[in-house]
Amino acid sequence: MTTRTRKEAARLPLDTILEGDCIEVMRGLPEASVDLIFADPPYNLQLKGELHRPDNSRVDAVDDAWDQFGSFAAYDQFTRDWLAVARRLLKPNGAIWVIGSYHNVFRLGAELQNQGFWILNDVVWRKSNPMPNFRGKRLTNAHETLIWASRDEGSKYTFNYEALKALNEGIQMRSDWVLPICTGHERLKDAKGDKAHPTQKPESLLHRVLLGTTNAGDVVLDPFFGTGTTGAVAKMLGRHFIGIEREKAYRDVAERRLRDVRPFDRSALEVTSSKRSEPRVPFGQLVERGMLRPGEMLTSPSGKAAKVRADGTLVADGVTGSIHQVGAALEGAPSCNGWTYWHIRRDGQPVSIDVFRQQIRSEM
Amino acid sequence: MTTRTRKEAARLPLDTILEGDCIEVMRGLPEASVDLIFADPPYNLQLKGELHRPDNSRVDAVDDAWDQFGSFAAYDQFTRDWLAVARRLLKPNGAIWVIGSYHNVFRLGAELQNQGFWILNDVVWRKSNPMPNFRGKRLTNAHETLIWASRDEGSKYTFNYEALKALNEGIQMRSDWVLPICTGHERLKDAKGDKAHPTQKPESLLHRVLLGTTNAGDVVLDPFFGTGTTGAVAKMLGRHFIGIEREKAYRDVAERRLRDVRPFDRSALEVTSSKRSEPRVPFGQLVERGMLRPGEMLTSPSGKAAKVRADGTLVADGVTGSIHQVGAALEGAPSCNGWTYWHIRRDGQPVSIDVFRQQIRSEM
DNA sequence: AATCAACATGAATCTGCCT
DNA sequence: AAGGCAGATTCATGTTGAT
Repeated sequence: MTTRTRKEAARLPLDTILEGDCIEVMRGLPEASVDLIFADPPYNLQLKGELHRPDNSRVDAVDDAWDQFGSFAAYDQFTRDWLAVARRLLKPNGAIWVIGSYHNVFRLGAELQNQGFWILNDVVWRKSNPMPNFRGKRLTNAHETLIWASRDEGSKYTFNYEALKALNEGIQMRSDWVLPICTGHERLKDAKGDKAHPTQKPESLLHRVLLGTTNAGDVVLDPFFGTGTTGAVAKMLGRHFIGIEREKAYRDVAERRLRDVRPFDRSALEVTSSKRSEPRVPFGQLVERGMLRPGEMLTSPSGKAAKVRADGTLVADGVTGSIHQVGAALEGAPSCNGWTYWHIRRDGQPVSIDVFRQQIRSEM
Repeated sequence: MTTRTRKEAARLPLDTILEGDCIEVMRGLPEASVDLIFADPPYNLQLKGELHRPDNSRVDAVDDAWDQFGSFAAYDQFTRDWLAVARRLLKPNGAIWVIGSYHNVFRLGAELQNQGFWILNDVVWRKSNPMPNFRGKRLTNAHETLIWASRDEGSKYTFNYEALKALNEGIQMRSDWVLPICTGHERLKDAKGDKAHPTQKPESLLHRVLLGTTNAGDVVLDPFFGTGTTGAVAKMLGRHFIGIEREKAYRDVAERRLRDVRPFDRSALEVTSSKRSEPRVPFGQLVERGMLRPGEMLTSPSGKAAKVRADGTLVADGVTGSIHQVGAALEGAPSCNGWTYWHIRRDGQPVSIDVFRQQIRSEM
């Protein structure tokens, strides 16, 4: 974190719910200050009149199409506007998640691309307990679609690959997530006992999103905060949130909800990390430290051999270079991880040279 | 079927493959004469360099000229053009299916809506055996999206509700379909033994589409015919097809394929709903769903203890890993079934975590 | 003949750091 | 900014070949 970023973050209203129209509120926030945006924009408000109007099937087909386009145009304008101001708030390496159904997600996705966001995945939330299609006229609408995109094509987005893999019992996480809809105790009720918000998202969905694509301490903005699922899970996971919500009733419910959220222990938030984040050890250190002697022979599982030289390079069959280069040359491969490729005999057994690297790392 | 429709159908080149650019060919066909269109247009993938698997083998990418577009604007223009001429061919009660990935499907869906098509469902093809994400930089791209839309909002589209319900073992068909990708004997090869087409779709997918949304005798048009999966399944199911394909090599393969297809042999074959007896439940789901809280302690019958982390791993005595790995390490055993080994206190009593797994399975 | 191990491959926007 | 280089990274399924 640079000083400038820290200063900007200090001006951010962290861990609070802001009141008002999200476009106006976002205009007042400092640019390039947010790590992640999670947005569940409305899609029924603009289109409602068109989607659910009574059966006037006598309407001329051309007019009918024009009507739809007219309402889509309004929705597109709304999408363009809030996405543009949201994008301004993202750090260069920031990312966004949006969620929608077939009513609006195609327009959302197209506009993300138009504005220069770079789609990383589309994710299907497969509902384990959806509402059936009562009239039997279509397929059960059993999923919603999320889009994960970085601010720019080249952004170095956050992706906790190993954590998500651990969450999936050691198998790479896929783009289809099976999770139940929000019901039972988790579903917030209003004073009358009715559901407080029509589209409350399950915390499990946000858990996966935030664990996978943010780090502890990151700032997460939700411009359509509703009853605050994003904020609740962010708080549990040790992330900062900023919520924006227009409706007082939703804000009130969210405030109460967030007061009761307890963050998880710090130690529970440490997550399985990638090898990539471990410090680099030059192969030459193994020679310098006397773990390997110049002149010793390394062997590969495929039966190749190479001699260690005093400067930490290898030589074999006229090829000279790093452990990786010589391995790749001998295998005729585009690349090779020399650490796992090369072995040396110790006590009669071939030992991976990676063992020595681990030893050095443990002493660092 | 009215007399007029029959006459038009008579002028249609039924059950043949037409040569040429699909937009020009479609302009020459009679309007309002087709019951269903199935379209698998180019996805406009934007691949940078080569990709290798961890074993250094090269991934055979889709780098064909027909998939290259200069910009989103160029792709949108192409989409507008072919959709408009395709729409003209549809009967008033006709419908269309399009398939795509996140690269193009948002633009496809938005343009469908712009032209007045009425989206009935978006359907997720969840691949049971997708290609993994080899570099671990994103989620496994494990699905593609289909959009099913009628020509107009008021169209009386065909939907064989009971047939699909029967296909799904008596339960209403959902909007997510688990089907394997096209491999093995079904995958067509060229003279050299390489795949004849880079993106051949599985027959099971078309089986479900045509069985569910056409009637026997209907006319199905595929403007991007490729190696003719749509035609093959249409012929099997007693539907008429019209294919349009620009590339001679694909047309030749499709012609040969279609000659060998026998109608009706196959309708009972659909093996795709191979439900696993006991679906796998990752331990992480218990955490995501709030059944266990990160930071809580698990205990074993032998008195060992471990702490739950947010990514579904455990930590105990410096050991970190899955419920199985940590259990095995603490017992000094080669393996351990963590599901029966670990317990948690609930209402003063130790409860096996397997109880929560059963609960999740009962909801699946 | 049967079993098992080894190998092949699929619509993929697939690295990061230092110089 | 571009080039060089270390070194991290895979799941399900079907086919082929060896025992």
